[in-house]
Amino acid sequence: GGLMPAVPKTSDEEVLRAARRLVERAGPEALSMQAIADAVGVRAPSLYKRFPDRDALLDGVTRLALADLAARLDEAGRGRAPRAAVAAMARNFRAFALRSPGLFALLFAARSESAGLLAARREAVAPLIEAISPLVAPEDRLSAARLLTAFLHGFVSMEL
Amino acid sequence: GGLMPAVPKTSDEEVLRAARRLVERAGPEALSMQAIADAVGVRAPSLYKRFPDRDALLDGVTRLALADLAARLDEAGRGRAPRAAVAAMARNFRAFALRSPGLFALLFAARSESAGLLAARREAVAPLIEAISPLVAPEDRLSAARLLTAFLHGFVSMEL
DNA sequence: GTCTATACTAAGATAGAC
DNA sequence: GTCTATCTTAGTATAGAC
Repeated sequence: GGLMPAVPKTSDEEVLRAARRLVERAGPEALSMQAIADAVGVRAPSLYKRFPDRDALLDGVTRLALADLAARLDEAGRGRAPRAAVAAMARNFRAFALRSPGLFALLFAARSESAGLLAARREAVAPLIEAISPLVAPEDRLSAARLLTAFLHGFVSMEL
Repeated sequence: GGLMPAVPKTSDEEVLRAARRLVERAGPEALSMQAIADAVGVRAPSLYKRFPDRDALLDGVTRLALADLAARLDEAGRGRAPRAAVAAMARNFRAFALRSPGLFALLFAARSESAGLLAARREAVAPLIEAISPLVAPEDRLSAARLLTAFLHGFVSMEL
């Protein structure tokens, strides 16, 4: 027996992309194993051969979202003077949230996070801290970044 | 038959209070018929004799929360000059959110709302609009109130 | 007004065949 | 690697007895 090759119907990447698309559009609650399975064309139990549980998928999507946001912020700041860089980052942050409200919700949802995720989170905000640095006193950098994030978060939340 | 009086074990008010307490502490998702029933000492199906469905209970809790917030804002503004009134309202808003994070989440959750709820929502914000009025041009009142709310919402969200 | 019993749905997850 | 089959839990909701 065993002559039939085990041909994959999907891939880890495709599963993750499908998961991301679900969260993107309908929020973290919409991420069910069944919905993902339907999207990639397999049965729900098959997903457990690729990811240990639902939380692992949620973590994976969070990582994708953080990397995406970080890239956008970084790009927005590139080659701009500090004030203009901060303004451009704010615009991009807003654009990101409006385009992907579900990812936005995921990033700001209170969840217990692994150390790796926390590091990714810090990395995503690094461009903003860097742009803010020349604008405020060294001891105010962190609170300035927090204040700006808070304002942006609130502003965008009301828009959504 | 039917000589036994149907003695109520609970009341609409107690059920609503229990529902509020659940949302207050653990957010809207924590509002289950079972949890409420446990809290007031009846079986879950009995609740449907008092409220048509879960949504009605969620609406009821929203009403309670709005009335509560409105009273606090109104009281904070009473007898204060405009700027001080706005500052006091901001402090009270923050205190409300920190004390009852679940209610805060419920108030700012995107839910389809009845006309009555929308009116209650407008009424809750009225004190803030009134306090802001002397401070900005008439045509900027609404956007000023929105901006302040957005900022407060974002700021408090980051604190939670 | 409360109860028991039940139907239904959805979801997360595992076992074992192929 | 995917499948079927199954378990478990949890939740909303209804029917009908008392």
